[in-house]
Amino acid sequence: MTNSHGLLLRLLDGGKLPSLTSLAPLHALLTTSSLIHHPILLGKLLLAACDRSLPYAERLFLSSPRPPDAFMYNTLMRAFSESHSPERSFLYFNHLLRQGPTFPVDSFSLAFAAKAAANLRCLWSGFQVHCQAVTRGLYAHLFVGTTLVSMYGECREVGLAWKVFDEMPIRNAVSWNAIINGCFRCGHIELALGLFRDMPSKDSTSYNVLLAGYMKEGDLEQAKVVFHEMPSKDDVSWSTMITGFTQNGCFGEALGFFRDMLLAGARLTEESLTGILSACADVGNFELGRVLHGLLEKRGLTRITSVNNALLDTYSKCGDMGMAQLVFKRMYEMRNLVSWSTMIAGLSMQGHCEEAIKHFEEMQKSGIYPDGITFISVLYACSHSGFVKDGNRYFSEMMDKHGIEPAIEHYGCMVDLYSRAGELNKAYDFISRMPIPPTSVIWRTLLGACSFHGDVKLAEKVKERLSEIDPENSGDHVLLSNTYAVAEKWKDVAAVRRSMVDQKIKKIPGWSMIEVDKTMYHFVAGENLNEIAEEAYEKLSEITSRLRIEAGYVPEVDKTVLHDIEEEEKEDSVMRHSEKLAVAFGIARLHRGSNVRVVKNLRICRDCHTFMKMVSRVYAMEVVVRDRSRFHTFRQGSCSCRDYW
DNA sequence: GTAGGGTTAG
Repeated sequence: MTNSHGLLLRLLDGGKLPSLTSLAPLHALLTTSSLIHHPILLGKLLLAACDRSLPYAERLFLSSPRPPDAFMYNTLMRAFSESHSPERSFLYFNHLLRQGPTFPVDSFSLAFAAKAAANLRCLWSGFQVHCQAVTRGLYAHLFVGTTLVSMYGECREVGLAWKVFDEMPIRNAVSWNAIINGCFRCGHIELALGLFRDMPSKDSTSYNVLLAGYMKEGDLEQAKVVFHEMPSKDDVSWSTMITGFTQNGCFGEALGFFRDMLLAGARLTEESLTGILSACADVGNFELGRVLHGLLEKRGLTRITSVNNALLDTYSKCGDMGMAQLVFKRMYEMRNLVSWSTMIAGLSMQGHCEEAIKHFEEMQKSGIYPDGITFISVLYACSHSGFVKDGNRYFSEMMDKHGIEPAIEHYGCMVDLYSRAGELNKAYDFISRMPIPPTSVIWRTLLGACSFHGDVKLAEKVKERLSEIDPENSGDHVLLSNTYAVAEKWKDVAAVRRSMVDQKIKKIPGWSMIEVDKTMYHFVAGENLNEIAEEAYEKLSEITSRLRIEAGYVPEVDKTVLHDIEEEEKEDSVMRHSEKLAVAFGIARLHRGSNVRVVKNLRICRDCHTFMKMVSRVYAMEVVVRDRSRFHTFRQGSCSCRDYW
């Protein structure tokens, strides 16, 4: 090999080329010097291009100065199998097969094609690869076999995974890990545990597979035991724990493990960061989210799509759409379907429904097609802004244009769409015609609307359905009782309350949370007094007086409160709502100029909504309340939901 | 000159 070859190979092999900008001159140099015809240099150039820009790599492949060899096919297939469009691997796999029987289809091609099928979760493509492996006599190849086991596991075909594994003449720890993981994914826990016990040699991945298996099962205790007892922990062990706790809704434990990870000197990876950010999004922990944002900027993790997406979601679930927009803007061409869907969901929850739909249209123009999850947000946007016609159109388009089978959540959105618009009978008909059995959530949505509109007759009918499916749910009794209250049928209200007492069904207590100086304060209506609650009550009464004078505030007596107590007491009951206490506490303790952010477990009530609007005007501050269903941003006397919620 | 298994976002 000549000197210039050696130099160029070293350049290409270095892997230190920071970007495409330094690859293009190299490409130009190879072309002008005709060295581009050298198969190894060309192959290396393609490999380097795959790591930087897949479109560039694909153009290079298609305009290749010499017919692509097996190496080039394999390189491109590998890159696509791990990309956002693994199906393109098959485009080139099929090219490869059409080259004729003498053209080499080797173990690499088969492994990459199997990997693409695994990532697509496409069993039929997987079968094709499996057949090719048999035809080409590479069925017994260790790497091909292992990838096939893993592919069948991903496709939830544990029987086939086992068949391949069982017939492998040689196995190693990697193949054992693949079959154990497949068993866990398919819910064969005992089998997985037995295999783990019996496997001849375990490496750290084996333990990580076990950790993830326990986490998926929700067996957090066993996961912790394994974690503490495993011989050595790596980055994946830590991120498995963090995301495991997050996915099981245990924010505190996730945060604890995240801290321990940093203290133990383990590397901060995109996976652990994504996991902990997602935990912040779940609980609405804005301050920690901001700290993590700072951390990821400092560590240069801003170029990773999943991290940015988790950050987007954190800002949007903490009510800071401004920051979410900023992050989204910076993402440019990194944006994928999840980024767009997160923005659409965030905007919908904030009540910026037109904006959400604009994003939806823009996403499609940029060549990204929606999936079922995107449509949940789009339908949500329509229902929360009263766009019944648009909602109907998108629902049809989802099925006809995009071929997406509606899931229960989509039916839920449609019921919500009709219900909010007051078309209760339409909603009932829609439920009756659903091709899948309606769940309690579906009926509850309609019952909520009945209560809002005081439709007693329909409410009784719906409650009957609910009693069949989910008789213990306290919320349903409350909703029925509220319906009677709105219709002023006090005897029926009392009867429902009595039956709740008889059946020992308790109301879910409402709570609200607010963060002040890095501490989360928790308020529950009517809970025993402590110092914090006293401080909140004191401030609340001061705020209420000011609102009465400056804004003409009169507590709107909640019709849902029992009718037989005195008017004054009813007022008192409304004045104890946890979100008011949290906001009052925030005003008392937060620095001037900061906004108040509250997270509540139930839906905000009408009186609290009016109260917050007035606070935002009289105190000239922004108040953000994230309730069970959406965000309310109160600014200068009005709310982002435009009173439609 | 390329590989296989484990953790990540809506």
